[in-house]
Amino acid sequence: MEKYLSQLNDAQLAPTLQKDGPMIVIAGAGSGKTRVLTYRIAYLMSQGVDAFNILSLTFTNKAAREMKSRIADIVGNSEAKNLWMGTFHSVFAKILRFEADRLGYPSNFTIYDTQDSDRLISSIIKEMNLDKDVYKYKQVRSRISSYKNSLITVKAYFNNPELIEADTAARRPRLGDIYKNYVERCFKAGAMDFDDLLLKTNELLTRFPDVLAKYQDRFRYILVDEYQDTNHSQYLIVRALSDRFQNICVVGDDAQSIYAFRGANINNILNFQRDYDDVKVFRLEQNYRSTKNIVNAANSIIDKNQTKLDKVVWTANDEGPKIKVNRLMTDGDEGRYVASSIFENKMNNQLKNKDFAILYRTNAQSRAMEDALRKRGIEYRIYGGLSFYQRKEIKDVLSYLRLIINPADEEALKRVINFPARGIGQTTIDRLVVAANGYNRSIFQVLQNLDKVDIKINSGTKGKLQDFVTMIESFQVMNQNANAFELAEHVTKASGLIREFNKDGTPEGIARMENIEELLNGIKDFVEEQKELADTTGSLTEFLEDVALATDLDNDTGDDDRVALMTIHLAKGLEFPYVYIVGMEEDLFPSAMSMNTRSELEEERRLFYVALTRAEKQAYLTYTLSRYRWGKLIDAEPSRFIEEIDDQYLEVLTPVNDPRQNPMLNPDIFGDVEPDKIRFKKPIKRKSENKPPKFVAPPKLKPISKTTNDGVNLFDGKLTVGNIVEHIRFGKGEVLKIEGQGADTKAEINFENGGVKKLLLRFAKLQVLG
DNA sequence: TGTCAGGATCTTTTT
DNA sequence: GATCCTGACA
Repeated sequence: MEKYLSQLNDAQLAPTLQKDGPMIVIAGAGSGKTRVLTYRIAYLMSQGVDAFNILSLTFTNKAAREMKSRIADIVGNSEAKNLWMGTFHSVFAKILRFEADRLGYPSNFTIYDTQDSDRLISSIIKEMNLDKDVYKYKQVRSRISSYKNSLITVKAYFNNPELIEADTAARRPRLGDIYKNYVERCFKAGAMDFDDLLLKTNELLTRFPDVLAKYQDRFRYILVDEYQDTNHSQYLIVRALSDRFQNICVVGDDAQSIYAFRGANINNILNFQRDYDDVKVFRLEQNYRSTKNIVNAANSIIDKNQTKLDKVVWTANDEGPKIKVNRLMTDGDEGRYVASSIFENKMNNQLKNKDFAILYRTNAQSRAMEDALRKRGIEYRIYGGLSFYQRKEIKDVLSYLRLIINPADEEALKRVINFPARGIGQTTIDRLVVAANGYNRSIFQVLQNLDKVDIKINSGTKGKLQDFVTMIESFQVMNQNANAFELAEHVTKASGLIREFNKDGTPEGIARMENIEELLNGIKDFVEEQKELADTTGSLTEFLEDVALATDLDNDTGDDDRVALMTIHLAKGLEFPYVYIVGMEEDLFPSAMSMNTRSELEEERRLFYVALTRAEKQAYLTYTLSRYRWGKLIDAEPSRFIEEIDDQYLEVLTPVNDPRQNPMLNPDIFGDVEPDKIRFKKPIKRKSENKPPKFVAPPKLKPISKTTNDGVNLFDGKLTVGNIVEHIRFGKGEVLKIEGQGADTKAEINFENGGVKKLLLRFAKLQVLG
């Protein structure tokens, strides 16, 4: 143990050796907090604390696994195996399965993912005959989610006039009823959504003092990583469990709190010292990860936030190169630039693909990056986005498996009852849902008792329904003996799924088949892995739980040499030598939806802080002048966050006056435009004459936004400016008016009937006049 | 009841 | 550009 402890500096050593009592470690980015957590657990064990009595809550299951294996290196595998480690969701899902009967749930309850919740909410809205334009399922889902995360149950909701009033004022007076129906339907389906895993844990701990006492006694030492991202529900669980022994250690960084949108409450970390008596406070402020340039640049950003704890992150590392800022014309150019920059860096510095990460604000941005990397022959891996387990064909297979385990699972049933097509139509399904609600039984129970139930279904359809039930029941019988892999393989064949995806022979169908095969292989691996671990049974239930709570990151072995592509949110906790942060544009980052309040903007700023502090050696920032969004090309402006970085840490690469870099200025296209005449949106502050201007706003070309709904009296055409093509439409009899100063930018409008109109544009405002 | 074309809407971010 | 929904028609 001493050998390991000697690897820590004094600041890290102090919290590591703090054995008892409440404590908080405020850990700056890259300050080695994972190391502290790991060694602290190992230290506890070396001091005689039983692994069974330690609960460690991490942000990803992957982090938990890695930490566990490092602890195993120190204290030995057999000891480390008994540690409880994982995300809030996965740890408490296990506990909930064990205690399910207390809450009236089956122990094999299904975990609904977001898509399942959305579908259920949509159908409830429909069943209640509500206007789906007023009650948008996504908004309803997010309301319900935030209620649950704040522990506002249906009962609490109806006891709270303020909430009802708020929803009524938002013209959604039936929201509470939807909530009530949703909860009832989930319960009846034996299903919990993500928020339930926390909410029901709270219910379990408050309603049953003996259960609380049991787990309090079990988890005598509790550690929580990324505490700044815990929500109220998680907060209460931690408080309840740690109440008896008060051996609670939380680690976090308020500057990296980026999950307010899912209920994370930054006050949990800001107020920790008020929640417990005699809290020991430790600070880790030395950054071991990044260069001085990166650390200082990041500090200069976070300084702009008002809400924060006092903390100064510093580093003894090298100065390092400046952060490179580059402007590109389009998102396509941005991808090509990043790909070729990675290529060059690899060549010049003998680097591997996995030394690079490309980070973005939204998943949709991955596409342009992918295309460019593929063309360059650079191997990459995308994390997040539509995960493997959310693909249609995978969810289809999983739905059959879910139904075998839990036939009450309504969403799984609705998904597969007519896929592959068996002649069971929507009308029939609707009637089944009505009957099930009427009898207060699950749909599957109704199906099993079709002849006893009062339901209008013709005999042909009844036969088809019987066949379906018989098939599922035969799977259930098989499940008693076969292992998960054998069962899954049989199900894909017997259900007709394989036939369905094989039949067209399209590339799409083939890809789906391959995915199904990959899933089957995954199940096979799972079964074999579980055989080796004695502490699990390797059941289908466990596999489905893993799948429901798995993230892409969890499946990453780290062996592949690939460039990592992911959202900044996913990158939290990770580090890469070279980091490209792309799409540094207003309305994208910061997101257009996050600029209404100061706190939202501050969260975006923390997000940028997180992004930048992922980089060890070199960070790149790129932005474009226009990019495709919603399939349309739209104008972009550089993000305010670039401006917020202190100039001295930046190197602006964009050669403003180089026509090759800026086709807007290319004389071949536009004749003899003098680059110097380009106007800037804001006056440029020049520190010295030979320093290039920091940002250049593009000539503003507002797309024509008028769209008519009748769709008849429209001209359809393309507007070309440089290599930007804007698809435009305007009505007959309407005149396209162009306003602008300067007359040296040219544009063309090409009409579909072959006509071409050449225009001169400069800072032009385009308007359609009636 | 199945299928397909056309339309509306969507994009923050995740367990 | 993708996905989900609707309505017309086989």
